[in-house]
Amino acid sequence: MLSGAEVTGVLRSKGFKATPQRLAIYDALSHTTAHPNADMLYRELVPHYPTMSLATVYKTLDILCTVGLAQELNVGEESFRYDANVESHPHVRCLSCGRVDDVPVLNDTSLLSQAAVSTGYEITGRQIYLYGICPACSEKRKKKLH
Amino acid sequence: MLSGAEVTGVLRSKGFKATPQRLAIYDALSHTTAHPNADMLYRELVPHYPTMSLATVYKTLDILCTVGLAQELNVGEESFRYDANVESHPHVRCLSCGRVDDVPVLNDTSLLSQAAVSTGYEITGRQIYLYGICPACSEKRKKKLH
DNA sequence: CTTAGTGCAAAGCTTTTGCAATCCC
DNA sequence: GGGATTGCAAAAGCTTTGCACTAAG
Repeated sequence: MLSGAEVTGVLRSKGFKATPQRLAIYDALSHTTAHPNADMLYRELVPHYPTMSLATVYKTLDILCTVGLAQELNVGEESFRYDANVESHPHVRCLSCGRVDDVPVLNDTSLLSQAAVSTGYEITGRQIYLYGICPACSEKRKKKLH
Repeated sequence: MLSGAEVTGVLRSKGFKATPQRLAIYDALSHTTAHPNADMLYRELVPHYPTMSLATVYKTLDILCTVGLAQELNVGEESFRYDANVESHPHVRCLSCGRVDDVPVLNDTSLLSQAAVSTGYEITGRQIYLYGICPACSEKRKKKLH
């Protein structure tokens, strides 16, 4: 999680202006673990930034991904989600409530090299998505059964 | 890849009718390695089934996934892709030409159990997407440099 | 025959774009 | 001041839905 000054520096170094909207969007994204999509971020920010527009959120998320301050997730939903943690790490989505959580790093170091050999691709990135039932939903189901 | 009779059996056993459109869509999907999206399938089928509609393709793909005859992929594009191979296997997409290929099974057996322990989720499924440059695009790039 | 399915067109969603007003630097 | 950015509204692309007609079983 970078400070406002650091984010400003990264944006400017890549030729982008550091606007209040962009800083606010990065700030919101870096302070949540909910892996929000554009609309979730918009609704969280509007109360504090009444003139914020959804289009600006989309444009900013695009820029944040471009400059390496965020990554885009595709958890199998209609919309993209975003994560300010740009390290490659697996994500897990609850098929019951839809929440998305991080999965601590797993030792999949050999994955890329194995895939490169078997497919002939130059592998440059990866995304691992797991699906299941989160502890809270699991608990709810058990209670229902009693 | 199942025969028409087998597909008919699966559909009926789950309470769905086996229409010519559904069999044709499964047949097309099971005979390609392109991991097509709904529109790609539609354009492939229309010449042979002039009355085929895109809406039917969407509805059928939904049913095929429901009855376990196909799986939906989310490779980071605007649209969903589909695969008649329902075994869990990684996919790789070329960032240059967009093609999507299968990756032969990698030994990630410990992945699910590791994730279950660290997150508390009951893990039921996984998707692994890799990104890179396919051999053909890689070759093109080299030629350009000469 | 009865009920599910097809196909068309319209609607719904997410995301992108055009453009005048505004703000950053 | 000049050029990038915002924010609105409209457009675009993928997917779903309503409904009359048709076909499967």
